[in-house]
Amino acid sequence: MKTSLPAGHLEAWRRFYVSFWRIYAAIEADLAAAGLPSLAWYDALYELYLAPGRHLRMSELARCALLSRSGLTRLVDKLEKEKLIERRPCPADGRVQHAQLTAKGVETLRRIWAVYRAGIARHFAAQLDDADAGRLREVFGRISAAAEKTGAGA
Amino acid sequence: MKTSLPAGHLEAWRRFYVSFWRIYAAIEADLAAAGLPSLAWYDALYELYLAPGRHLRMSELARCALLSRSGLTRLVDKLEKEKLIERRPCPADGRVQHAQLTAKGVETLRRIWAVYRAGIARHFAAQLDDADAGRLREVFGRISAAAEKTGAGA
DNA sequence: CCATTTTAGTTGCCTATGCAACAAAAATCT
DNA sequence: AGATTTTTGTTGCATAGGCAACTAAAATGG
Repeated sequence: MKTSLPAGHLEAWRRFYVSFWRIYAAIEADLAAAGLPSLAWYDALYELYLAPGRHLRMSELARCALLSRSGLTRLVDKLEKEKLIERRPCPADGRVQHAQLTAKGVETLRRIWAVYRAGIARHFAAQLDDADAGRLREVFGRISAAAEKTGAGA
Repeated sequence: MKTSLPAGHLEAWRRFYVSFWRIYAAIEADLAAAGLPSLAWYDALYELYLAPGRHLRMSELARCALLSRSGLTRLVDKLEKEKLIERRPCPADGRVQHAQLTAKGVETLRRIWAVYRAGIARHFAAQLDDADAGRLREVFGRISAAAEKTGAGA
């Protein structure tokens, strides 16, 4: 395990950290200005959208959406109240609840995505050429894979 | 203003986003495990540490520490209760309060930094060679400068 | 110089989210 | 099978942080 931290790497971290928060705040502001739900809702809806049958168990969804299980329970409560998803008990396992994306959920996902996409383009992608993007994919692919092994986050 | 979003750029965003949250969660977990305050406290103390005279006005600190003014007021309340900083009214402007870092604040900053530094090294820098770090500095320097202009975040 | 507007910081109220404790169901062990 | 342990989701309580309304002080303008 490498523990040294050269100055150049540290500076890379500072800029990465600041950039993230700025972009994140800008995109959240875009969504709020458009009267749309936050990225947390998007992340959850999107993971369901990707899942086979458009449903996942609560704990799977928590893991994908980078939330604690209790945090996910609360988020699902709100999504369900808005009829963007439905809770469905699992016939095979009485402990398990499935979150099932609804048609309205898909519709909302699309509306969020229109704004989110524009935000990514404007606040992030606009500063990158193709080579930059390729290198970021490569580097962050490595980092997120390593973080997953470490058990960090999701 | 570029509004297109090629698939490669989008994938770069996804990995960037996921990596950030995973590293962030891992470092916060390291700090909590060591019984230390969160990164938000570190960020505020560090900005004061960098400032000439180790003090800043509240609104400056809010901007640097990526917080709203009200959020900063609350954070400063806690830091002051722990005697890591002091509030000092500005003699030249009765509206202004300065947050002044104390010796205990510097000491705490150092203790947080020991763990934070190790976290950056382990969860982020360990995956990067020098060329990667250089490219990330360059790219995120560009991005955070652009985000600053857009008024995004701080 | 007083009235208005602007600025700086604080406070009330709200939402988001985590941890620890819990309940229910399943898995495991004997 | 019955008892214990593990897993899954939910809930109580706590903290963090934002927005809008507020107060005090300074700047502006008549």
